[in-house]
Amino acid sequence: MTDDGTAVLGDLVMRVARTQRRRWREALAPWDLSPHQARALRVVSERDGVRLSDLAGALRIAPRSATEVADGLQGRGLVERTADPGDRRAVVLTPTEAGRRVQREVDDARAADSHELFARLSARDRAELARILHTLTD
Amino acid sequence: MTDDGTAVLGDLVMRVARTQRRRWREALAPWDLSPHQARALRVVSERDGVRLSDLAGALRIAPRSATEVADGLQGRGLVERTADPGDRRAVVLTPTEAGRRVQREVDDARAADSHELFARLSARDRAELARILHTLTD
DNA sequence: CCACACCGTGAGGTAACCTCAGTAATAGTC
DNA sequence: GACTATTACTGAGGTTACCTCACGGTGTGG
Repeated sequence: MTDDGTAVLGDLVMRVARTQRRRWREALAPWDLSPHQARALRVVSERDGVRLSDLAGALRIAPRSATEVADGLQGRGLVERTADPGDRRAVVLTPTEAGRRVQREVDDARAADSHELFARLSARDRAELARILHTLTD
Repeated sequence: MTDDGTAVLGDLVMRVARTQRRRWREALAPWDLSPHQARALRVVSERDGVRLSDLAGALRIAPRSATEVADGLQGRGLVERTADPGDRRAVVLTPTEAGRRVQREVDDARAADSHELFARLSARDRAELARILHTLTD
């Protein structure tokens, strides 16, 4: 097992990710949302109406767990449960007006935070980083 | 809020980190260790004897939670609790022979996995990535 | 028209955290 | 040396975010 530095690379990625996650959680505090709920709200807002099972798929969690995330968002008045007109078994999650607003605010906050975090990189390095990470995730 | 691509960058980092975490968890399966336990074992082995409170600090968890991680490793026979000769309040965690062996194996597996993950990058890109991530975490 | 698959959810479980209170031991003050 | 304050671990009990299993209501292919 010769040391080619890939282990260090892995550590670095994890470390940056950890920093990012921590910062995001803090940035989210004003809205009292967990990262997970924010992610769910994002999905609901983006698609403007998602079936619970599709939400589960998008978040890569079990359908049963999507119910709980939906409960949380509904409890905060950010989404509504409505019956799917095409399939009466299904429940469709729709963003409320408040949900849409919060989603926009959170999105802006996240963008601002990312901007701040990556500000110490030159534009050139940011492009390089994006390119390299991209080849890693195709 | 002009789009300078930093939000996408953040997403990319998180995505790579997620992939890595998933792979690591899978790589760890043969030893029936959680990522967290593996991390703790690593700390214990590296420093060859850690006080519980120091372990908590290293893992960034509450002291009480370090007790639980220690329980888990001790239950698997990977570490031992011994009294600190210098401070009889303290408990020192020491790797057992099995613990040392498992630590080495896990470390190798992790290195192999990192190697595999980053193999699709050229040596040049790996160096670039390391450099860029480094400026992000100094 | 009916066996079968699929939708969301109640019940109940697990893992990994947490806080708080208690016990034992050390450290600082007089 | 005696007292108080602080620190080290841990038992008790709570939270969060997952999970599986089972169930009742609903669509669907043969």
